[in-house]
Amino acid sequence: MYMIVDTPTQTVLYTLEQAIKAYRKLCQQNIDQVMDKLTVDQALILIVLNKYPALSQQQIADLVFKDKASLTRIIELLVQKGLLTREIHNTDRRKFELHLTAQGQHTLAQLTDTIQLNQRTALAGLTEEELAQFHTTLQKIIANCTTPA
Amino acid sequence: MYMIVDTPTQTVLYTLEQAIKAYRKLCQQNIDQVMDKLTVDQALILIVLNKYPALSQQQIADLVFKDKASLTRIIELLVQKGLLTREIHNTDRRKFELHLTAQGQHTLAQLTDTIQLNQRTALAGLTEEELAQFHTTLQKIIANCTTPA
DNA sequence: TTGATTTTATTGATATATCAATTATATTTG
DNA sequence: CAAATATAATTGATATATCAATAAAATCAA
Repeated sequence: MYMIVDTPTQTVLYTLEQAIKAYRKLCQQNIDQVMDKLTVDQALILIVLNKYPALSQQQIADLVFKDKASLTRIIELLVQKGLLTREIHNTDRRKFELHLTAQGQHTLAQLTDTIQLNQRTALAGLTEEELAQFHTTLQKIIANCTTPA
Repeated sequence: MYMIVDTPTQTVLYTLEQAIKAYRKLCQQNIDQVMDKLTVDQALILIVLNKYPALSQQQIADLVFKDKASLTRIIELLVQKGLLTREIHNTDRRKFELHLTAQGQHTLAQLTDTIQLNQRTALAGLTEEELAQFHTTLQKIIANCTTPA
């Protein structure tokens, strides 16, 4: 018999998965309302690139917890859509300089309200203390999962 | 200017994403130690099928927050690996009856320790109160994201 | 400066997520 | 019962995740 016990332990991580999926679905639904054919991940990369234009693809990947291979492909799609330009870096020809096009800036502008809406919707009714505690617990879990045991 | 403000709001959902990815990576690493070429999602479906053998694919999908299309493909791989059998349902020929093979049972048995290890590792040092509070907050977020606003 | 190593990014292969369209079977309705 | 509708699962298309292998350029070391 291979009993899988329903400990709070198990429930919590299951609920964590549920929460992130629910949040991602909400985000995509709200993006769909203002923008055609843009994914949550594409929107995220636009936001990050606008905020940190000097980062390399690897640095962006680390920042958003994605693989560098995923970044390559997401950026490719953003370039295809005309939201981003990619040019060889001035001083290091292994890298690329990524810039939002006018259309990219426009897209991002249209998304700012949506981004705020997503966050406010997801966290409605939570106090600052509750959020702080939640954040602390998340950090502990991350530390537990990443310390090279 | 398209200022993206670093509110606690934003940070929390970012950290949530980080936590689930760190946890998934830990799980995969630990599975890799005892089992060759089995993914976290495949292991999850084995666990669920063992526990709830009578569920339809759609019901399993709902239970683990996956799409029914994803379930079809994961099950296909488990059948290919010889861990699962899939036979047409007795009374409803649209459905399938899914059963762990002997090898599937054996695989699951080898994973039970790993599953417990994953959970204990991820949640080490967290008190029951902290976990309960964490769970409550997650449920609020889920409710916020899923209520048809 | 050449040769070894490291860094940055791409590519290929496979797995999963999501949505839409389709197929097959069941159920409901008139 | 026949027609309409609903349900269960598959399939196709596209996006993303992950790992391994590769290519190109930069850096380090002898």
